[in-house]
Amino acid sequence: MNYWLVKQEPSKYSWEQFVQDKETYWDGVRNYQARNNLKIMQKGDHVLFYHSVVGKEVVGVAKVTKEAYPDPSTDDDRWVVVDLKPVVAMKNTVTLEDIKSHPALQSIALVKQSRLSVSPLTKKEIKIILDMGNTKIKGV
DNA sequence: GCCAACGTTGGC
DNA sequence: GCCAACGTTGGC
Repeated sequence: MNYWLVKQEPSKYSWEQFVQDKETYWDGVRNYQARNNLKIMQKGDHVLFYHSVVGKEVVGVAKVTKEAYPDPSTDDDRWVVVDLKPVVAMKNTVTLEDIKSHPALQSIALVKQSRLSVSPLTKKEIKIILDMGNTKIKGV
């Protein structure tokens, strides 16, 4: 079981929209490193949903419901998507500032590599973020 | 809105 | 294969 963090600008696709949709395929990834992360996601993996640019905070938790398959939004076969569905909204959102101020979260990609849109988290890291958000999910 | 950081492209 | 030029992302 792995843990991830995905980023999206709420003006493009917000958590609220995601919840309304009930399920979505995570398309538009055009970066090899992010793509490679998508490819190793497994069904049932938990994924934090982060709002970039506007808000700059972790807003909810999603779950992988379908592993990587070719991106239906392009003919280019280099790119893949996964299916995600919302699990729970964060009770308290966790801002970038909160994350940056926590000593154990200094090395996560969100901080060090702010442009990477799909990045891995360790169990310890996701636990800290969930704790800060006063949110609990099964198995973490 | 600016700009630094990063990835990609293309000329050589 | 190097590297300058360019485009994009995202924090500020």
